Amino acid sequence: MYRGGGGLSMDSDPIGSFFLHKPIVLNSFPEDTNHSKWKLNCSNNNNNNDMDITTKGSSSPRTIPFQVNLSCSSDNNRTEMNFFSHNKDDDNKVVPSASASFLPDNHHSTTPPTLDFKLNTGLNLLLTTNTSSDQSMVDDDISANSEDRRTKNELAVLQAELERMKVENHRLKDMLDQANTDYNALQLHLANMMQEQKGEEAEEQEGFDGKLEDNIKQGEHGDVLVPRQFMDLGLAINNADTDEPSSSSVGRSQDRSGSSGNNNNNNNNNVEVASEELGSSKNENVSDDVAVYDQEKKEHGRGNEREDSPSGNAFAGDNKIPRLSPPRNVDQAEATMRKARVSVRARSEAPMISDGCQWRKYGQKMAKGNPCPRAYYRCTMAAGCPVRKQVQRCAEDRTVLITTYEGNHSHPLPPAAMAMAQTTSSAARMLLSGSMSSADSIMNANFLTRTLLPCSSSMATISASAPFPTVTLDLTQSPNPLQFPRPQNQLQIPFPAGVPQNFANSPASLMPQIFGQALYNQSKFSGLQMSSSHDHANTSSQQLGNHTQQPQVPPHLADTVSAAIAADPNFTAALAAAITSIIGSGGAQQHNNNINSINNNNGNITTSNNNGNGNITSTNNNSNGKQ
DNA sequence: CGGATTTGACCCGCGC
DNA sequence: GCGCGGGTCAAATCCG
Repeated sequence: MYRGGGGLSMDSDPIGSFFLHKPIVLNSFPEDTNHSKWKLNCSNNNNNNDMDITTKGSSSPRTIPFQVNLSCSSDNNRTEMNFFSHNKDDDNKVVPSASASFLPDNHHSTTPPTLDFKLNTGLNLLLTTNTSSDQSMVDDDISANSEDRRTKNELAVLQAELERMKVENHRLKDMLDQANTDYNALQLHLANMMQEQKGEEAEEQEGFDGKLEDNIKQGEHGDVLVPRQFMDLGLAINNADTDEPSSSSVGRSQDRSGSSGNNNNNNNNNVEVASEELGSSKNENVSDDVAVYDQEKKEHGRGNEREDSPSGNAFAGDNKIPRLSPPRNVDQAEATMRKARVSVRARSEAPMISDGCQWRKYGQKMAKGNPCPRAYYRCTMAAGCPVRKQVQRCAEDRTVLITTYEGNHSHPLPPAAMAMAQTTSSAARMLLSGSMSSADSIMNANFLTRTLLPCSSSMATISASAPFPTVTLDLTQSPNPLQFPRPQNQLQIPFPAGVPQNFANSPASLMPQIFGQALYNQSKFSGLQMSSSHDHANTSSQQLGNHTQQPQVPPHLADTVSAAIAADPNFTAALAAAITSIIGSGGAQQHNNNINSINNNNGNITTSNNNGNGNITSTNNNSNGKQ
């Protein structure tokens, strides 16, 4: 029992019991079992250091060491404590068996109950009742001790606050996780519903293919016939615009799985099976990823040879949807657009960056100009997902891992994968939808009004030498931008680190115009070089790996682009998440050193280095629409 | 034993 | 037509 305190003070133990050291007048005596609660009043009329509790009318205060259940409830300014039984053998000690009610008079009453537990009993024991009379009876040591105690309690206050913040943070995280879970579930549910609906409508309109085809060409039924994609990688810009021939993205591999016996994951990919049943050239608006793969298949000319044995039950499943004839006027430029790729350059010692998706390696080859082999991966998170990626180390800097994504996920993505997928999706759309439109003038005007914004450290490089349009998100950071030579045929544009999260539904949908504008403007800049040469030998591996020595775009264009991109918070949020996910991967610790803070308050990503992170390189093939 | 990986073969487009 | 390079397949192999 603590006896040295001058003012009201208490000793507490971890379980929350404490001893009061001031006289307290009880409204009822402990023996009065009819009262479940005692109302205790502080009275400082006692000069001894023992805590005294007296009943009203009692002239003999009695020292009461008692324990208090500190998990007391706090109702407004009223704090109640449950007293534990202490020692019944001592005549001098009252053994309260009921709770005591304290009526705090002021000050710390607003402290949350959880804080009351440690710091505020409602009695203002520490500070508010430390009267001069109390101080007069204590010596300096005791005062110092009290001061120290006060400091400790203040520290405890802060700790309690911190604890409360942690709890709140945890609660918010839980809420966020729950929201993500619900979101994914809803997406899945929506996809199922839409597929069912589409199946029904397809049956109803089975005899009106021709009419439907025309409608599809006009984009009137795109929302009905096109299965929802949860992550588009640049190829689902507009359903009306993606009236492209499409067949099974996995048809080539999975429809053959019956014979191969190795790939047996095409059970629920009925859409693709159905598409092949009607011929690869009769598929339309199935999904953009399917279209991508179909296009790829056509480009490689392998589908006709190897898809000669489609399963005979193309329409057996309940999700089987009769394929519709595609428009025959799909030009090669559009085909090129479907081949759009998004490459991510990141420093990582790990063989592959963790992007949240599940991948299966299906091939590895040595690419020309790079001693490091290129690995080919296929997304295995869902049967039939056509997304593929290539992983290869940069020839110049082995620590740089180049991951190139292609295709669209045909399935909901976990939150961990959402970041990268959204980033690549947005980047791909940014590249693919680069056609000049009426929005350019608007965007241009907006850009020019913001050209004074600070130039971002990031870079955008546009090239005309790639067989496929490729956007590279360069997340590596080089102290010297010219450390690695850049091809002369690439245009480098300072670019903010960020990618629109949802191009279709956000101002970031204008990003394609941004890139287009960049392409357009580059012709206006003297000293800029836009090579139209198509060096097929200079393939993606080199393009993705050598983003150096590119002519610099004048700062005003750079800032223009920067400002436009930074205008969309989703853009930066997406890339921030992507960067975070990459950093979270095994060998990307270096990014932690380079990216100190990601500030999304105003749509900008703040990095610690002005040279470098978040380069966005775009390689666009303008001359070859057939690859 | 099933899934993932490896790796040689194959196909295709393109350039010469 | 041939060679080159990219991309993919699929049997063999590895691995948990």
